[in-house]
Amino acid sequence: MPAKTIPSRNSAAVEDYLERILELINTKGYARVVDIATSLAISQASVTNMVQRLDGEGLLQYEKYRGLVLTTAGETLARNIARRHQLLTDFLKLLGVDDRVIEHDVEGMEHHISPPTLRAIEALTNQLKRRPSLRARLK
Amino acid sequence: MPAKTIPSRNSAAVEDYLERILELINTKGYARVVDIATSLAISQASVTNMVQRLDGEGLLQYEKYRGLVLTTAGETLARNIARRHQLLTDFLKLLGVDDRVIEHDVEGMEHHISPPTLRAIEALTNQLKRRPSLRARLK
DNA sequence: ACTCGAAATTAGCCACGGCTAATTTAGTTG
DNA sequence: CAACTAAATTAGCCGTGGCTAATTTCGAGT
Ligand SMILES: [Mn+2]
Ligand SMILES: [Mn+2]
Ligand SMILES: [Mn+2]
Ligand SMILES: [Mn+2]
Repeated sequence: MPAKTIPSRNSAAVEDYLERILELINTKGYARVVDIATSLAISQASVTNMVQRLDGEGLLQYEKYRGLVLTTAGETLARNIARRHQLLTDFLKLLGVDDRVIEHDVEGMEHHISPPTLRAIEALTNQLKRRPSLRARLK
Repeated sequence: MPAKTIPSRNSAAVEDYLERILELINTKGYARVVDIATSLAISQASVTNMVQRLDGEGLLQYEKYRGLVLTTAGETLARNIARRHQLLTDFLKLLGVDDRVIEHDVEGMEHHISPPTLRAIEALTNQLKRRPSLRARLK
């Protein structure tokens, strides 16, 4: 039985990279450094650096000048953050918040939603979807 | 008319310091370096450093070895973050999230709530307070 | 096979916000 | 008023996650 790896919280930056990489793979079929950089509006150099770090952490496999694939661990984390992003977006949308504001706020909030909070907001969002009368009361 | 100062977003760290300083002043009447350090669970050295930075940014007035007071700008920011903290806490409480989880998540989320999102969650929270039937549906 | 431009990497820099260890200050106490 | 202690400060360090500039690699196209 190998020594247990330390839990070690993932940073917001790591989550943002993984989320975007998964999104690129899902839409374009692959995620190159230049695509990630453009999509996150940061420099290619910064992306190269982070991608090498994520490789070292076992969240993706990277071959220099070639390309990358998410590992199972990396994809799990990516799907997880994507889920939080989607839920918060749906929730704020139901509250009538402007799309630009939603995008901005969700990008920050998504990194601080633990599973119980996720479930609670999820339940509330589902109720809200079924109660247009209540939604109307919020404007 | 003087040149407009750059908006320059306040960091989560700055907001946490200001929030805690205001809280200490409200409860103890003053906020010493040692109190802030204990309360935020960081070293006194780190607090000294930040307090001097906040002084330089005009958010508080600090006299070495003496003490500090929030400026009007600093107190405004402190009240603002405190308000976001309180609202999120009330909101998640209504959803039945565990207190420990609330404390943890709110401490992170509060820094990413812009005014429109604040208002939307506020409206929703008020509706929730008046509709125990809906609240019951969430458990 | 060579050349050329885009993509990627490296090197070196920076601000932020933490830390420990060593030192200084101020207030209390004998 | 001297000594002691708690509080505060300074000095020096570190990891994270950005940046630019310079260099290297790759893949087309001729
Ligand atoms: Mn994000
Ligand atoms: Mn996101
Ligand atoms: Mn906080
Ligand atoms: Mn707070």
